[in-house]
Amino acid sequence: MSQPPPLRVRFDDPDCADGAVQPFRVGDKWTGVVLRCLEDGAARRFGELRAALPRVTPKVLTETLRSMERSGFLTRTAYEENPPRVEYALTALGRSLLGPLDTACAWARAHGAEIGDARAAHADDRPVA
Amino acid sequence: MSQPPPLRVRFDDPDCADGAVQPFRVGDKWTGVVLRCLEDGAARRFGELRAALPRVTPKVLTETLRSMERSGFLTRTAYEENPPRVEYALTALGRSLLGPLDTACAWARAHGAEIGDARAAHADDRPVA
DNA sequence: CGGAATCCACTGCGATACTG
DNA sequence: CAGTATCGCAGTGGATTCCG
Repeated sequence: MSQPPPLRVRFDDPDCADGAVQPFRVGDKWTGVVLRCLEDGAARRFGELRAALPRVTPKVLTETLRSMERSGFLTRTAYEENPPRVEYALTALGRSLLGPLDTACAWARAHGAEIGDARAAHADDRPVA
Repeated sequence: MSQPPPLRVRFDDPDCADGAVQPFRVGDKWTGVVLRCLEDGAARRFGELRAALPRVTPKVLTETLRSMERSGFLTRTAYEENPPRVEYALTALGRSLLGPLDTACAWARAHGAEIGDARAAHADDRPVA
């Protein structure tokens, strides 16, 4: 496991109705991994992303990419050729997410075992009362 | 809006089957806000948390607290009195989450408007093809 | 006071199959 | 190649009601 685990991070604000901010949510299940696939700044084709993420079905990958595009995290460029070619690349906004993502991944790597232990310890808790 | 928006952050690893790591997931909808309520290290009673989080129903608050307890983020202390009293307080592990949470919140505050703009701009996109 | 029990709606997301 | 169309389930989390 030399690769850092492909950790997922979500940023959402479910609570904005209390404040004045717009509902705000970023990060579906595969957003983080897609971000990592594109982190070097190079454009990648749909098929390359599929190959890199074999466990993501094309439907879900498309949904993820479209959602990230709508939020301004990446650009989608379709070349009108045959066979078709579509390329995805991070925007500056998308790249700005890599920092927080790394922070979260570092935390998870540092404390993941501890959490696992805690959960294991509580596994044989009888409902106390 | 002097208060920072109570941002939610999730850390999950949906992709662990690829690697050698245990499935790992942290952060349901209200975990972040509960963490913030307890960030000063003081213990708080169930009712205090309820009052601070009026939009969370008691059922969901209980679920959140139990889940955080199982993961080792906080301790639950029940005093056998009448009327009953139960106090929740962060553990060191729970406190260690505050850093990444702050990082994420800072990012969200810095770029939230940008995301909103991008989404608004894409709102009147006709499905291109 | 601090929950538990029950019911239910939504939607994320996976499987499968088909297409310009 | 780069998707779309359909289906369906399981998990989240909200509303409501009741309990020791």
